[in-house]
Amino acid sequence: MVSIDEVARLAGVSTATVSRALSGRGHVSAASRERVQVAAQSLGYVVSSRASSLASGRTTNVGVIVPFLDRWFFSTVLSGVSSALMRHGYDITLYNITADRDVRRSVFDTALRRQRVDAIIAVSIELDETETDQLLALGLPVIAIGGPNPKLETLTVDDVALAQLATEHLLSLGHTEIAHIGANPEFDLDFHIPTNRRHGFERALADAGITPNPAFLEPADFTVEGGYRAAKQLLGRPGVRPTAVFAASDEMAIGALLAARDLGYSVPEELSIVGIDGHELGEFFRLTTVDQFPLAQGERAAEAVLAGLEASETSTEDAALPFELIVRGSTARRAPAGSAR
Amino acid sequence: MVSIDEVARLAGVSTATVSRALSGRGHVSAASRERVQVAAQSLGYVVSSRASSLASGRTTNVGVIVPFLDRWFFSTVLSGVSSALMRHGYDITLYNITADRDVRRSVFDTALRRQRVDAIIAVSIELDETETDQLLALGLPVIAIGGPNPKLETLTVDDVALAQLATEHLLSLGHTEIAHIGANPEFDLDFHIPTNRRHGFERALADAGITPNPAFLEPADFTVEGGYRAAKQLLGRPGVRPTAVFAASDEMAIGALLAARDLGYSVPEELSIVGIDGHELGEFFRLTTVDQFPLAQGERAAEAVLAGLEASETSTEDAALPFELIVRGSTARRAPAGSAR
DNA sequence: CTGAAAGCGCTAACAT
DNA sequence: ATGTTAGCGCTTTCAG
Repeated sequence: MVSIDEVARLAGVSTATVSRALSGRGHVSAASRERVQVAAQSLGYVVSSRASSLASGRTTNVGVIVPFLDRWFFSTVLSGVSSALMRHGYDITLYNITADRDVRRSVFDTALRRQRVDAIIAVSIELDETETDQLLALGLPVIAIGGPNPKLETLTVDDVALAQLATEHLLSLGHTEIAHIGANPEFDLDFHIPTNRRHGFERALADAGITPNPAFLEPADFTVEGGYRAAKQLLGRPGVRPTAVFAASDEMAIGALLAARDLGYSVPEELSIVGIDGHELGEFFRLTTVDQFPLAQGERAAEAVLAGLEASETSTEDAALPFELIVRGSTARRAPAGSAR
Repeated sequence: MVSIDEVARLAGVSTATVSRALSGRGHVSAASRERVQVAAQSLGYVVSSRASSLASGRTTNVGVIVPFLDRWFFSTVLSGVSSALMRHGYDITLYNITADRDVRRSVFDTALRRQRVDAIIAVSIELDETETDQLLALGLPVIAIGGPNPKLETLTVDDVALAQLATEHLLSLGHTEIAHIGANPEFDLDFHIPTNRRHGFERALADAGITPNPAFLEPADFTVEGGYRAAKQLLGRPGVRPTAVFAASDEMAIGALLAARDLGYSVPEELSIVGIDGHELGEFFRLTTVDQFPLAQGERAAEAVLAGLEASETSTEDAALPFELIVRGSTARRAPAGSAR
């Protein structure tokens, strides 16, 4: 590996000038800068992050903590984080918190404390008091996606509002018998997202003067299969059948779609289905959904940490993330009473 | 941040001994080791990777290059890599090669040369001559998943054999009119996987003495939607209809499954469908497939680089990855001639 | 088995 | 604007 001395020699300047010219810190004459750049280029010199970070305290690297790598939402957010960070010349090191408690602890106790990163982005992780403090003790800019965590700067989407919007869409189409797939009280990890979405659902109903039917509340685990099973339950039971389904995630909505099909109910004629998230398969399934733009969430989090790094301000307020109702083909006006099977 | 000196002072030894005790390199008396560990523990000391890597040349960090973060196969492989690496105390930094040529170039020209990693895992990336040489010039262990790349140590699954096995399964069920969804000559990135899978398909047919019907070859882009469209074409055209479909990926197979359903063909009674990959949704869709265990591929690649790091051998040969036919509900014996619609 | 001390390659005062 | 120089916090000879 070619070192800074060689560049200095070739450019006919001191190593300090090379450092300044290449990093943009401190003043260097245009002429020197030019010669340094040419020299560096011709030698193929790249600053060693080892040496540079030891001397300067900066690593040009951001740590990203995620609970899952292989789930659509998380990998999409990560993709957004990565593209924004790379665009700014930053590298990203990945801390995958798994269900394994030991792994999780070792990330907070050891990995994150190795001084490998300048800042941290935590994606939809429910941090306990200790973990939050450990993060803060690092003395680095930390920004969390999905929260809120009162101690951390957070970018969070208003899950209650999201669910409310989706439900209002159904209500506006004349539906009153609306089922809810999601909310499993025993399964409420990840920031109470399931619960918040149920609250939004219930609020919309309440605003419309509708009392939720307990039989229309079917818990599921946020997977396609879970949505499928839940929908089969809802549609298969004798008695009043819902005319619309609110699924707390697109994956479950897709499952519900397939279940309806398998049972012989046509969507949206006999059953309207709305999801949440903006899943990549939503368009294929013509699924009406409330998109929360996960890719953009990742990019935005990246921009936020970079801002906190470049500027020395404490700046960015906790921000609410945008969302949008995307009406596709899985929802329609409630069929007139007579035409129901 | 507490430094090595404080640990040394508390343990009553020199910093050299602390370093030796904590890293396991060089001899330290059991007594000293014990006292150092206690001291380090009580102070919450973690070795600074900045200083350590500058002094030792080791980073305890592995770089992973991936072409996509948000596609099932890649995020699953990455998940495997990550869990194996973390288990061994390594961190992982991510280099996401996108379609953007500039980003791609900057990864090879700059990011990878910052001396941030001890080894590199390249996941299903088609590297040109220059890029391969740049990787090699790093002087680090490099292992590629999906290849083969003659210059790199490679873990690769035999795509021809994979496709052949899937096709033979169909043949063994009595099918002779077998369509192929995949292979798009103009789209043959990512290691000619599409082409190899078509070769395997054709070889199986040839071995069975069957001449492939050109009308049964439908190109698609490896997505659910692509598979859906392709299947609609195949099934919708007047004339001879295939009784079975070989899809070169599970995503396309799922698309084909949905297309058949939408057209009113029942699977597997009227149409058998087999995919490749072992997609997580395969079980839900009861899809017969040839699993290539991507999670295990990632873990294995991680173990391989670690082996190359711990031992100083050049060791590991290029290895063929395992695969397995998983027969589920989307394939069945060809229906007797009379019963076809 | 242990300590002293010389770097690792760069950055950041401090001079000039 | 530029050079000199003292570290950054470890690891690793080299002695003992």
